[in-house]
Amino acid sequence: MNNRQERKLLTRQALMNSALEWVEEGQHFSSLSIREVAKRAGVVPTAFYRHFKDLDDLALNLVDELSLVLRQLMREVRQNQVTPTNIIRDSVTQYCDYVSRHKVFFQFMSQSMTGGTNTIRQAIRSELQYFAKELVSDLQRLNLLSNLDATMMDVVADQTISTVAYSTIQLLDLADASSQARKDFEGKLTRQLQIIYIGAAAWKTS
Amino acid sequence: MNNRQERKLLTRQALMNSALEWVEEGQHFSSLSIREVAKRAGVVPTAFYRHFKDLDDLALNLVDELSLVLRQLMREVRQNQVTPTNIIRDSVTQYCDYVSRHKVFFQFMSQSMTGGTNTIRQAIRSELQYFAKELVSDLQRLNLLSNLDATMMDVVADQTISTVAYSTIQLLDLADASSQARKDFEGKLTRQLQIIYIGAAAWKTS
DNA sequence: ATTAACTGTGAACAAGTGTGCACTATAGGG
DNA sequence: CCCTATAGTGCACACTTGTTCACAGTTAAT
Repeated sequence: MNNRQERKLLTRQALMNSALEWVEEGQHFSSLSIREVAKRAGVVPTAFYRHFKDLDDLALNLVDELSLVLRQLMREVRQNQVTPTNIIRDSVTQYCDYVSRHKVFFQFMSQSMTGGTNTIRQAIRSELQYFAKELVSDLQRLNLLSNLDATMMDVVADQTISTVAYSTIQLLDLADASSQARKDFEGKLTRQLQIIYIGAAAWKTS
Repeated sequence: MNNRQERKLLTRQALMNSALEWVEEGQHFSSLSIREVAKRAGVVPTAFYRHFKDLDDLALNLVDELSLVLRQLMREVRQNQVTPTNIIRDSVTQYCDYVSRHKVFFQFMSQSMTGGTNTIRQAIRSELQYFAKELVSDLQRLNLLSNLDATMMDVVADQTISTVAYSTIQLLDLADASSQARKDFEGKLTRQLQIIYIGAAAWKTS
């Protein structure tokens, strides 16, 4: 047989995938049971304990995996960005594509952001804060919004995340709708972000 | 004894309150059971069916109650608003106070907005859309943002709701924190809304 | 080759779950 | 005063749930 650790990682992944599957079917993570997740992974309930302490533990590991997905998203969007012309519209398009391609991750994230345990909410929030920090450094790199001081930059970054996060909730309920609705959605989000950056550029610290 | 219908309404309210209690304790609505909610209401499990078809039905009725709470919030904020000076800052303060006073309602709403059934998400979304519409008519009444056309007004209203909704999630995890954190939070939200309206005022339809 | 470590098994338990059914008590109309 | 509609009861059933325990098979180190 294969390496032992590999085998272990395999059923571990099977367990985590089964949990995501549950969410993908429209169920809430908090209504998932150990027995159910074990059954879906094709393993006996007690085997679950060889990998996770409880379902909260599994959820935290899902957040870690999610973190990788988000980082890959950032990398992708940054790579395809050559010129700052239409940077917002292009980023929005790429973001929406990425969400549709990794729908279940964003479902899990938006679910757990408001409905998870304290620990999980904390974990996701710190993930989004990391995202915001990266956004600030991007803005500085591109010499944008140099009229703002540090705290105001954080405010704008947080606002960007907030707009995108809220929109994502709508997008997730729309992902298999007509492409016209998708286009309208992208247009709306683009304009909202543009408003933010117009407003931020006109900001005078007073 | 009292009127019969009154008695019925009483246990009905007890059931709904028990569900909110569950949410207030940090649990997710989807992990609530009929037996549990009946026990908390001091009633036998089967009595539940005299009032609701299932828990989804109860949740929908909670959303209806929620709608009243939101309408009262609007009324309150509008009444205390005499002059448009500092209108944003004042509204934010009042909003935050109102959320703390009705914490569990907003917990339930933010939970169910991302984690409820399709039907429930729909119900909450239409509730928020009503909110956005009211906001638009307020802006028109005050002759603000007259440079924007109808669809752009909707975009700005949606963005306002989105910023407030996302902030509420943070506020709910903060409500029993030091008043300094609360003040910082209110400052942040105020500035974010100001950015939106500065940006919207500078918008040129092109 | 032997042994120790470890992943997964299967049975078992007590507790919790949704829901059907026959019932009791009583409020309110006739 | 009687009678019916009905809010709430109590019991029953077949499941599902978390978690424990002793066990089996396999891998990796000795």
